[in-house]
Amino acid sequence: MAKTSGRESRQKSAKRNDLLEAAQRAMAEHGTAVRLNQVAEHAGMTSGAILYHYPDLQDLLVDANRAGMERFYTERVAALEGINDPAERLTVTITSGLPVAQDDEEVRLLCALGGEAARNTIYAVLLTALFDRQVAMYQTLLDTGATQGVFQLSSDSLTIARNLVALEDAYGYRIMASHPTLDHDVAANLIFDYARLATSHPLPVETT
Amino acid sequence: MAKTSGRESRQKSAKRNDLLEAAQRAMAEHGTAVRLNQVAEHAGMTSGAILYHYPDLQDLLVDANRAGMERFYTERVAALEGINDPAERLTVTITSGLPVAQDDEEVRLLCALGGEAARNTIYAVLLTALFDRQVAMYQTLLDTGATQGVFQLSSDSLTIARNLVALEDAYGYRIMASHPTLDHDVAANLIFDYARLATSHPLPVETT
DNA sequence: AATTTTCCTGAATTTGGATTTAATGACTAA
DNA sequence: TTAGTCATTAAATCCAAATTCAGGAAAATT
Repeated sequence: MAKTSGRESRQKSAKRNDLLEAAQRAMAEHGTAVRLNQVAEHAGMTSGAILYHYPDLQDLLVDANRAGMERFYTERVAALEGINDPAERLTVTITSGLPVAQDDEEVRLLCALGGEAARNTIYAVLLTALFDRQVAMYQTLLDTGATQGVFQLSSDSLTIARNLVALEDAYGYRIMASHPTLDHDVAANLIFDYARLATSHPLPVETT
Repeated sequence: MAKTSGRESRQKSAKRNDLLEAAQRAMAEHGTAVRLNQVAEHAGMTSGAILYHYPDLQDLLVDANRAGMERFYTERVAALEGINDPAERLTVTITSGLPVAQDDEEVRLLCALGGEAARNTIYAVLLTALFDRQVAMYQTLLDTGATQGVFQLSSDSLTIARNLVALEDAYGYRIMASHPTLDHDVAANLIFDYARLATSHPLPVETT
Protein backbone atom coordinates (compact mmCIF):
# COMPACT_ATOMS: atom_id res chain seq x y z
CA MET A 1 0.00 0.00 0.00
CA ALA A 2 1.75 3.09 -1.24
CA LYS A 3 1.37 6.40 0.46
CA THR A 4 -0.23 8.93 -1.88
CA SER A 5 2.51 11.36 -2.83
CA GLY A 6 1.77 14.90 -3.99
CA ARG A 7 3.01 14.10 -7.44
CA GLU A 8 1.01 10.91 -7.66
CA SER A 9 -2.24 12.55 -6.68
CA ARG A 10 -1.58 15.39 -9.08
CA GLN A 11 -1.21 12.86 -11.85
CA LYS A 12 -4.25 10.99 -10.72
CA SER A 13 -6.44 14.04 -10.80
CA ALA A 14 -5.02 15.04 -14.16
CA LYS A 15 -5.97 11.66 -15.54
CA ARG A 16 -9.39 11.90 -13.99
CA ASN A 17 -9.80 15.29 -15.58
CA ASP A 18 -8.87 13.91 -18.97
CA LEU A 19 -11.58 11.32 -18.65
CA LEU A 20 -14.19 13.82 -17.55
CA GLU A 21 -13.35 16.13 -20.41
CA ALA A 22 -13.42 13.32 -22.93
CA ALA A 23 -16.80 12.25 -21.62
CA GLN A 24 -18.07 15.82 -21.83
CA ARG A 25 -16.96 16.23 -25.40
CA ALA A 26 -18.32 12.84 -26.38
CA MET A 27 -21.67 13.63 -24.80
CA ALA A 28 -21.81 17.04 -26.39
CA GLU A 29 -21.36 15.29 -29.71
CA HIS A 30 -23.51 12.21 -29.24
CA GLY A 31 -25.98 13.03 -26.49
CA THR A 32 -26.72 11.07 -23.34
CA ALA A 33 -26.89 7.83 -25.33
CA VAL A 34 -23.16 8.15 -26.01
CA ARG A 35 -21.26 4.86 -26.43
CA LEU A 36 -18.36 3.73 -24.38
CA ASN A 37 -16.28 3.52 -27.54
CA GLN A 38 -17.07 7.10 -28.42
CA VAL A 39 -15.87 8.28 -25.04
CA ALA A 40 -12.75 6.15 -25.47
CA GLU A 41 -12.10 7.72 -28.85
CA HIS A 42 -12.32 11.23 -27.41
CA ALA A 43 -9.97 10.18 -24.63
CA GLY A 44 -7.50 8.63 -27.06
CA MET A 45 -7.73 5.25 -25.33
CA THR A 46 -9.42 1.93 -25.77
CA SER A 47 -12.71 1.15 -24.10
CA GLY A 48 -10.94 -1.19 -21.72
CA ALA A 49 -8.93 1.67 -20.28
CA ILE A 50 -12.07 3.66 -19.58
CA LEU A 51 -13.62 0.65 -17.92
CA TYR A 52 -10.55 0.21 -15.77
CA HIS A 53 -11.20 3.60 -14.16
CA TYR A 54 -14.98 3.63 -14.38
CA PRO A 55 -16.43 0.13 -14.39
CA ASP A 56 -19.85 1.72 -15.01
CA LEU A 57 -20.07 4.23 -17.82
CA GLN A 58 -23.09 5.90 -16.22
CA ASP A 59 -20.98 6.91 -13.25
CA LEU A 60 -18.48 8.59 -15.53
CA LEU A 61 -21.21 10.42 -17.39
CA VAL A 62 -22.74 11.70 -14.19
CA ASP A 63 -19.38 12.88 -12.90
CA ALA A 64 -18.65 14.52 -16.24
CA ASN A 65 -21.92 16.39 -16.13
CA ARG A 66 -21.39 17.52 -12.59
CA ALA A 67 -18.00 18.85 -13.55
CA GLY A 68 -19.46 20.52 -16.64
CA MET A 69 -22.14 22.31 -14.64
CA GLU A 70 -19.66 23.36 -12.03
CA ARG A 71 -17.45 24.87 -14.69
CA PHE A 72 -20.37 26.64 -16.36
CA TYR A 73 -21.42 28.21 -13.08
CA THR A 74 -17.89 29.07 -12.02
CA GLU A 75 -17.19 30.77 -15.31
CA ARG A 76 -20.26 32.93 -14.92
CA VAL A 77 -19.18 34.01 -11.48
CA ALA A 78 -15.67 34.64 -12.74
CA ALA A 79 -17.02 36.90 -15.48
CA LEU A 80 -18.23 39.26 -12.73
CA GLU A 81 -14.80 39.51 -11.12
CA GLY A 82 -14.00 43.12 -10.32
CA ILE A 83 -17.27 44.57 -11.55
CA ASN A 84 -19.10 46.54 -8.89
CA ASP A 85 -21.84 48.49 -10.59
CA PRO A 86 -25.03 46.38 -10.34
CA ALA A 87 -26.26 47.41 -13.78
CA GLU A 88 -22.99 46.39 -15.31
CA ARG A 89 -23.05 43.11 -13.40
CA LEU A 90 -26.56 42.38 -14.63
CA THR A 91 -25.55 43.17 -18.19
CA VAL A 92 -22.58 40.84 -18.06
CA THR A 93 -24.53 38.05 -16.40
CA ILE A 94 -27.27 38.06 -19.00
CA THR A 95 -24.70 38.01 -21.78
CA SER A 96 -22.63 35.23 -20.27
CA GLY A 97 -25.58 32.89 -19.80
CA LEU A 98 -26.25 32.49 -23.49
CA PRO A 99 -24.29 30.31 -25.89
CA VAL A 100 -22.36 32.34 -28.41
CA ALA A 101 -23.03 29.92 -31.26
CA GLN A 102 -24.36 26.47 -32.10
CA ASP A 103 -21.02 24.88 -31.33
CA ASP A 104 -20.83 25.93 -27.67
CA GLU A 105 -19.94 22.61 -26.07
CA GLU A 106 -20.84 23.58 -22.55
CA VAL A 107 -24.39 24.57 -23.41
CA ARG A 108 -24.74 21.64 -25.78
CA LEU A 109 -24.06 19.37 -22.85
CA LEU A 110 -26.66 21.12 -20.73
CA CYS A 111 -29.24 20.84 -23.50
CA ALA A 112 -28.64 17.14 -23.90
CA LEU A 113 -29.17 16.76 -20.20
CA GLY A 114 -32.34 18.80 -20.12
CA GLY A 115 -34.05 16.31 -22.36
CA GLU A 116 -32.89 13.42 -20.23
CA ALA A 117 -33.90 14.98 -16.92
CA ALA A 118 -37.57 14.19 -17.46
CA ARG A 119 -36.69 10.49 -17.34
CA ASN A 120 -33.57 10.34 -15.20
CA THR A 121 -33.71 11.41 -11.58
CA ILE A 122 -30.03 12.05 -11.11
CA TYR A 123 -29.87 14.46 -14.03
CA ALA A 124 -33.08 16.08 -12.88
CA VAL A 125 -31.50 16.73 -9.49
CA LEU A 126 -28.33 18.13 -10.99
CA LEU A 127 -30.13 20.47 -13.37
CA THR A 128 -32.54 21.63 -10.69
CA ALA A 129 -29.60 22.48 -8.48
CA LEU A 130 -27.91 24.41 -11.27
CA PHE A 131 -31.12 26.32 -11.96
CA ASP A 132 -31.47 27.26 -8.31
CA ARG A 133 -27.86 28.36 -8.02
CA GLN A 134 -28.25 30.65 -10.98
CA VAL A 135 -31.46 32.03 -9.52
CA ALA A 136 -29.64 32.75 -6.28
CA MET A 137 -26.89 34.50 -8.20
CA TYR A 138 -29.39 36.77 -9.93
CA GLN A 139 -31.26 37.35 -6.69
CA THR A 140 -28.19 38.60 -4.89
CA LEU A 141 -27.39 40.83 -7.80
CA LEU A 142 -30.91 42.24 -7.95
CA ASP A 143 -31.19 42.79 -4.21
CA THR A 144 -27.85 44.55 -4.08
CA GLY A 145 -28.89 46.84 -6.91
CA ALA A 146 -32.21 47.56 -5.24
CA THR A 147 -30.54 48.37 -1.93
CA GLN A 148 -28.19 50.76 -3.67
CA GLY A 149 -31.13 52.40 -5.39
CA VAL A 150 -29.89 51.44 -8.86
CA PHE A 151 -32.83 49.11 -9.50
CA GLN A 152 -36.51 49.57 -8.68
CA LEU A 153 -37.76 46.01 -8.68
CA SER A 154 -41.23 45.43 -10.09
CA SER A 155 -41.69 42.27 -8.01
CA ASP A 156 -39.81 40.26 -5.43
CA SER A 157 -36.30 39.37 -6.50
CA LEU A 158 -37.03 35.62 -6.54
CA THR A 159 -39.67 36.05 -9.20
CA ILE A 160 -37.49 38.23 -11.39
CA ALA A 161 -34.45 36.01 -10.92
CA ARG A 162 -36.39 32.90 -11.87
CA ASN A 163 -37.74 34.54 -14.99
CA LEU A 164 -34.29 35.73 -16.02
CA VAL A 165 -32.79 32.27 -15.68
CA ALA A 166 -35.78 30.74 -17.44
CA LEU A 167 -35.37 33.11 -20.37
CA GLU A 168 -31.67 32.30 -20.61
CA ASP A 169 -32.37 28.59 -20.59
CA ALA A 170 -35.03 28.75 -23.25
CA TYR A 171 -33.06 30.98 -25.58
CA GLY A 172 -30.07 28.73 -25.05
CA TYR A 173 -32.09 25.90 -26.54
CA ARG A 174 -33.26 28.10 -29.43
CA ILE A 175 -29.75 29.21 -30.26
CA MET A 176 -28.45 25.64 -30.11
CA ALA A 177 -31.24 24.63 -32.49
CA SER A 178 -29.99 27.31 -34.90
CA HIS A 179 -33.10 29.44 -34.96
CA PRO A 180 -32.65 31.51 -38.12
CA THR A 181 -33.43 34.89 -36.57
CA LEU A 182 -32.66 34.29 -32.92
CA ASP A 183 -28.94 34.43 -32.29
CA HIS A 184 -26.97 35.39 -29.19
CA ASP A 185 -27.45 39.13 -29.61
CA VAL A 186 -31.15 39.00 -30.42
CA ALA A 187 -31.75 36.74 -27.44
CA ALA A 188 -29.75 39.02 -25.17
CA ASN A 189 -31.87 41.98 -26.26
CA LEU A 190 -35.06 40.05 -25.58
CA ILE A 191 -33.88 39.33 -22.07
CA PHE A 192 -32.76 42.93 -21.60
CA ASP A 193 -36.23 44.01 -22.60
CA TYR A 194 -37.61 42.06 -19.64
CA ALA A 195 -34.82 43.16 -17.34
CA ARG A 196 -35.61 46.82 -18.06
CA LEU A 197 -39.24 46.30 -17.13
CA ALA A 198 -38.31 44.42 -13.99
CA THR A 199 -35.65 46.83 -12.73
CA SER A 200 -36.65 50.17 -14.25
CA HIS A 201 -33.04 50.53 -15.33
CA PRO A 202 -32.13 51.42 -18.93
CA LEU A 203 -30.13 48.25 -19.55
CA PRO A 204 -27.81 47.20 -21.05
CA VAL A 205 -24.93 49.41 -19.95
CA GLU A 206 -21.45 49.58 -21.41
CA THR A 207 -19.14 47.01 -19.91
CA THR A 208 -15.47 47.64 -19.33
CA MET B 1 -53.41 -2.28 -58.56
CA ALA B 2 -56.24 -1.70 -56.13
CA LYS B 3 -58.19 1.52 -56.03
CA THR B 4 -58.03 3.07 -52.58
CA SER B 5 -61.50 2.71 -51.15
CA GLY B 6 -62.81 4.95 -48.40
CA ARG B 7 -62.79 2.07 -45.99
CA GLU B 8 -59.31 0.99 -46.89
CA SER B 9 -57.83 4.43 -46.39
CA ARG B 10 -59.71 4.83 -43.13
CA GLN B 11 -58.15 1.62 -41.90
CA LYS B 12 -54.75 2.58 -43.20
CA SER B 13 -54.77 5.89 -41.43
CA ALA B 14 -56.01 4.25 -38.25
CA LYS B 15 -53.11 1.83 -38.38
CA ARG B 16 -50.70 4.63 -39.13
CA ASN B 17 -52.08 6.49 -36.15
CA ASP B 18 -51.55 3.48 -33.91
CA LEU B 19 -47.92 3.36 -34.94
CA LEU B 20 -47.40 7.07 -34.40
CA GLU B 21 -48.99 6.92 -30.97
CA ALA B 22 -46.96 3.90 -29.99
CA ALA B 23 -43.81 5.66 -31.09
CA GLN B 24 -44.78 8.76 -29.14
CA ARG B 25 -45.39 6.84 -25.97
CA ALA B 26 -42.23 4.82 -26.39
CA MET B 27 -40.19 7.96 -26.93
CA ALA B 28 -41.78 9.73 -24.01
CA GLU B 29 -40.68 6.77 -21.91
CA HIS B 30 -37.25 6.05 -23.36
CA GLY B 31 -36.14 9.25 -25.07
CA THR B 32 -34.86 9.70 -28.59
CA ALA B 33 -32.60 6.64 -28.21
CA VAL B 34 -35.70 4.46 -28.04
CA ARG B 35 -35.31 0.90 -29.41
CA LEU B 36 -37.31 -0.60 -32.18
CA ASN B 37 -38.42 -3.34 -29.81
CA GLN B 38 -39.69 -0.79 -27.32
CA VAL B 39 -41.82 0.84 -29.98
CA ALA B 40 -43.07 -2.58 -31.02
CA GLU B 41 -44.00 -3.38 -27.45
CA HIS B 42 -46.02 -0.19 -27.13
CA ALA B 43 -47.73 -1.00 -30.42
CA GLY B 44 -48.49 -4.57 -29.38
CA MET B 45 -46.66 -5.99 -32.38
CA THR B 46 -43.34 -7.54 -33.20
CA SER B 47 -40.45 -5.48 -34.45
CA GLY B 48 -40.91 -7.02 -37.89
CA ALA B 49 -44.38 -5.50 -38.20
CA ILE B 50 -43.04 -2.05 -37.43
CA LEU B 51 -40.33 -2.53 -39.99
CA TYR B 52 -42.89 -3.60 -42.55
CA HIS B 53 -44.51 -0.17 -42.36
CA TYR B 54 -41.42 1.89 -41.59
CA PRO B 55 -38.24 0.26 -42.88
CA ASP B 56 -36.29 3.01 -41.13
CA LEU B 57 -37.13 3.63 -37.48
CA GLN B 58 -35.87 7.20 -37.72
CA ASP B 59 -38.60 8.02 -40.22
CA LEU B 60 -41.24 6.75 -37.85
CA LEU B 61 -39.80 8.77 -34.98
CA VAL B 62 -39.75 11.94 -37.03
CA ASP B 63 -43.33 11.41 -38.15
CA ALA B 64 -44.37 10.67 -34.59
CA ASN B 65 -42.81 13.87 -33.38
CA ARG B 66 -44.40 15.92 -36.10
CA ALA B 67 -47.76 14.49 -35.16
CA GLY B 68 -47.07 15.14 -31.48
CA MET B 69 -46.20 18.77 -32.07
CA GLU B 70 -49.20 19.23 -34.29
CA ARG B 71 -51.45 17.88 -31.58
CA PHE B 72 -49.85 20.02 -28.90
CA TYR B 73 -50.39 23.15 -30.96
CA THR B 74 -53.89 22.21 -32.04
CA GLU B 75 -54.94 21.57 -28.47
CA ARG B 76 -53.72 24.98 -27.43
CA VAL B 77 -55.71 26.64 -30.17
CA ALA B 78 -58.74 24.53 -29.28
CA ALA B 79 -58.52 25.67 -25.65
CA LEU B 80 -59.27 29.20 -26.88
CA GLU B 81 -62.43 28.14 -28.68
CA GLY B 82 -65.27 30.52 -27.92
CA ILE B 83 -63.25 32.87 -25.73
CA ASN B 84 -63.27 36.46 -26.96
CA ASP B 85 -61.88 38.63 -24.18
CA PRO B 86 -58.14 39.06 -24.87
CA ALA B 87 -57.22 38.97 -21.19
CA GLU B 88 -59.08 35.73 -20.76
CA ARG B 89 -57.45 34.33 -23.89
CA LEU B 90 -54.01 35.25 -22.61
CA THR B 91 -54.75 33.66 -19.25
CA VAL B 92 -55.86 30.42 -20.84
CA THR B 93 -52.94 30.31 -23.24
CA ILE B 94 -50.35 30.73 -20.53
CA THR B 95 -51.98 28.03 -18.47
CA SER B 96 -52.33 25.57 -21.33
CA GLY B 97 -48.67 25.82 -22.34
CA LEU B 98 -47.35 24.30 -19.15
CA PRO B 99 -47.36 20.61 -18.29
CA VAL B 100 -49.72 19.82 -15.44
CA ALA B 101 -47.37 17.27 -13.88
CA GLN B 102 -44.22 15.25 -14.44
CA ASP B 103 -46.15 12.58 -16.31
CA ASP B 104 -47.42 14.81 -19.11
CA GLU B 105 -46.50 12.70 -22.13
CA GLU B 106 -46.83 15.43 -24.69
CA VAL B 107 -44.39 17.76 -22.96
CA ARG B 108 -42.11 14.87 -22.10
CA LEU B 109 -41.79 14.19 -25.80
CA LEU B 110 -40.98 17.81 -26.53
CA CYS B 111 -38.33 17.88 -23.81
CA ALA B 112 -36.65 14.78 -25.17
CA LEU B 113 -36.54 16.44 -28.55
CA GLY B 114 -35.14 19.70 -27.25
CA GLY B 115 -32.02 17.96 -26.12
CA GLU B 116 -31.64 16.22 -29.45
CA ALA B 117 -32.18 19.35 -31.53
CA ALA B 118 -28.70 20.65 -30.84
CA ARG B 119 -27.34 17.63 -32.71
CA ASN B 120 -30.08 16.69 -35.14
CA THR B 121 -31.11 19.09 -37.86
CA ILE B 122 -34.53 17.65 -38.53
CA TYR B 123 -35.58 17.96 -34.90
CA ALA B 124 -34.08 21.43 -34.75
CA VAL B 125 -36.21 22.47 -37.71
CA LEU B 126 -39.36 20.97 -36.22
CA LEU B 127 -38.87 22.58 -32.82
CA THR B 128 -37.98 25.93 -34.33
CA ALA B 129 -41.16 25.83 -36.36
CA LEU B 130 -43.21 24.99 -33.28
CA PHE B 131 -41.61 27.84 -31.36
CA ASP B 132 -42.39 30.29 -34.14
CA ARG B 133 -45.98 29.13 -34.44
CA GLN B 134 -46.51 29.64 -30.75
CA VAL B 135 -44.93 33.07 -30.96
CA ALA B 136 -47.28 33.96 -33.80
CA MET B 137 -50.23 32.78 -31.72
CA TYR B 138 -49.24 35.03 -28.82
CA GLN B 139 -48.51 37.93 -31.15
CA THR B 140 -51.98 37.83 -32.66
CA LEU B 141 -53.47 37.65 -29.21
CA LEU B 142 -51.40 40.57 -27.93
CA ASP B 143 -52.03 42.75 -30.98
CA THR B 144 -55.75 42.13 -30.80
CA GLY B 145 -55.80 43.07 -27.13
CA ALA B 146 -53.76 46.20 -27.80
CA THR B 147 -56.05 47.26 -30.64
CA GLN B 148 -59.05 46.85 -28.37
CA GLY B 149 -57.36 48.90 -25.70
CA VAL B 150 -57.30 46.00 -23.24
CA PHE B 151 -53.50 45.77 -23.26
CA GLN B 152 -50.91 48.53 -23.24
CA LEU B 153 -47.87 46.76 -24.62
CA SER B 154 -44.53 47.71 -23.12
CA SER B 155 -42.66 46.67 -26.29
CA ASP B 156 -43.43 45.35 -29.73
CA SER B 157 -45.61 42.26 -29.69
CA LEU B 158 -42.89 40.06 -31.20
CA THR B 159 -40.60 40.69 -28.26
CA ILE B 160 -43.28 40.00 -25.69
CA ALA B 161 -44.56 36.94 -27.52
CA ARG B 162 -41.08 35.46 -27.77
CA ASN B 163 -40.46 35.99 -24.09
CA LEU B 164 -43.77 34.42 -23.16
CA VAL B 165 -43.08 31.30 -25.21
CA ALA B 166 -39.53 31.14 -23.89
CA LEU B 167 -40.78 31.27 -20.30
CA GLU B 168 -43.28 28.51 -20.98
CA ASP B 169 -40.61 26.34 -22.54
CA ALA B 170 -38.15 26.78 -19.72
CA TYR B 171 -40.68 26.19 -16.95
CA GLY B 172 -41.90 23.16 -18.86
CA TYR B 173 -38.43 21.68 -18.48
CA ARG B 174 -38.31 22.59 -14.78
CA ILE B 175 -41.67 21.01 -14.09
CA MET B 176 -40.71 17.86 -15.97
CA ALA B 177 -37.54 17.69 -13.89
CA SER B 178 -39.72 17.80 -10.77
CA HIS B 179 -38.40 21.02 -9.32
CA PRO B 180 -39.48 20.82 -5.67
CA THR B 181 -40.98 24.29 -5.46
CA LEU B 182 -41.80 25.05 -9.06
CA ASP B 183 -44.99 23.31 -10.12
CA HIS B 184 -47.58 24.22 -12.72
CA ASP B 185 -49.25 26.91 -10.63
CA VAL B 186 -46.06 28.56 -9.44
CA ALA B 187 -44.74 28.64 -12.97
CA ALA B 188 -47.98 30.10 -14.28
CA ASN B 189 -47.79 32.88 -11.71
CA LEU B 190 -44.20 33.64 -12.67
CA ILE B 191 -45.27 34.02 -16.28
CA PHE B 192 -48.29 36.09 -15.28
CA ASP B 193 -45.94 38.39 -13.42
CA TYR B 194 -44.15 39.10 -16.67
CA ALA B 195 -47.38 39.29 -18.65
CA ARG B 196 -48.70 41.95 -16.28
CA LEU B 197 -45.60 44.08 -16.80
CA ALA B 198 -45.73 43.63 -20.54
CA THR B 199 -49.45 44.36 -20.99
CA SER B 200 -50.31 46.57 -18.02
CA HIS B 201 -53.27 44.31 -17.45
CA PRO B 202 -53.99 42.81 -13.99
CA LEU B 203 -53.71 39.20 -15.13
CA PRO B 204 -54.79 36.49 -14.59
CA VAL B 205 -58.53 36.87 -15.04
CA GLU B 206 -61.23 34.37 -14.17
CA THR B 207 -61.86 31.92 -16.98
CA THR B 208 -65.29 30.56 -17.72
C1' DA C 1 -64.75 -19.72 -54.87
C1' DA C 2 -60.49 -18.84 -56.31
C1' DT C 3 -56.74 -15.76 -56.45
C1' DT C 4 -54.00 -12.13 -55.19
C1' DT C 5 -52.41 -8.85 -52.08
C1' DT C 6 -51.64 -7.15 -47.57
C1' DC C 7 -50.05 -7.65 -43.07
C1' DC C 8 -47.76 -9.95 -39.70
C1' DT C 9 -45.18 -13.63 -36.96
C1' DG C 10 -41.43 -16.47 -35.37
C1' DA C 11 -37.14 -18.23 -36.23
C1' DA C 12 -32.56 -17.63 -38.15
C1' DT C 13 -28.92 -14.54 -39.01
C1' DT C 14 -26.17 -10.61 -38.65
C1' DT C 15 -24.36 -6.68 -36.39
C1' DG C 16 -22.47 -3.64 -33.08
C1' DG C 17 -21.15 -2.78 -28.81
C1' DA C 18 -20.01 -4.23 -23.94
C1' DT C 19 -17.29 -7.03 -21.18
C1' DT C 20 -13.59 -10.11 -19.91
C1' DT C 21 -8.99 -11.48 -19.84
C1' DA C 22 -4.17 -12.57 -20.82
C1' DA C 23 -0.16 -10.24 -21.91
C1' DT C 24 2.89 -6.14 -21.57
C1' DG C 25 5.39 -2.14 -20.51
C1' DA C 26 6.06 1.54 -17.12
C1' DC C 27 6.75 2.95 -12.84
C1' DT C 28 7.62 2.41 -7.62
C1' DA C 29 9.44 0.74 -3.42
C1' DA C 30 12.52 -2.23 -0.97
C1' DT D 1 18.40 -5.15 -8.85
C1' DT D 2 14.17 -7.19 -8.22
C1' DA D 3 9.57 -7.78 -7.08
C1' DG D 4 5.28 -5.86 -7.23
C1' DT D 5 1.67 -2.67 -8.63
C1' DC D 6 -0.59 0.15 -12.06
C1' DA D 7 -2.40 1.37 -16.52
C1' DT D 8 -3.15 -0.13 -20.73
C1' DT D 9 -4.01 -2.78 -25.09
C1' DA D 10 -5.65 -6.26 -28.23
C1' DA D 11 -8.10 -10.24 -28.88
C1' DA D 12 -11.74 -13.34 -27.49
C1' DT D 13 -16.24 -13.72 -25.90
C1' DC D 14 -20.72 -12.47 -24.89
C1' DC D 15 -25.07 -10.24 -25.47
C1' DA D 16 -28.80 -7.54 -27.01
C1' DA D 17 -30.83 -5.55 -30.63
C1' DA D 18 -31.50 -5.04 -35.66
C1' DT D 19 -32.45 -7.26 -39.76
C1' DT D 20 -33.95 -10.73 -42.92
C1' DC D 21 -37.02 -14.05 -44.52
C1' DA D 22 -40.01 -18.12 -45.29
C1' DG D 23 -44.50 -18.99 -44.30
C1' DG D 24 -49.31 -18.24 -43.12
C1' DA D 25 -53.69 -15.84 -41.86
C1' DA D 26 -56.76 -12.31 -43.20
C1' DA D 27 -58.64 -9.15 -46.41
C1' DA D 28 -59.58 -7.60 -50.80
C1' DT D 29 -60.34 -8.55 -55.73
C1' DT D 30 -61.80 -11.24 -59.53
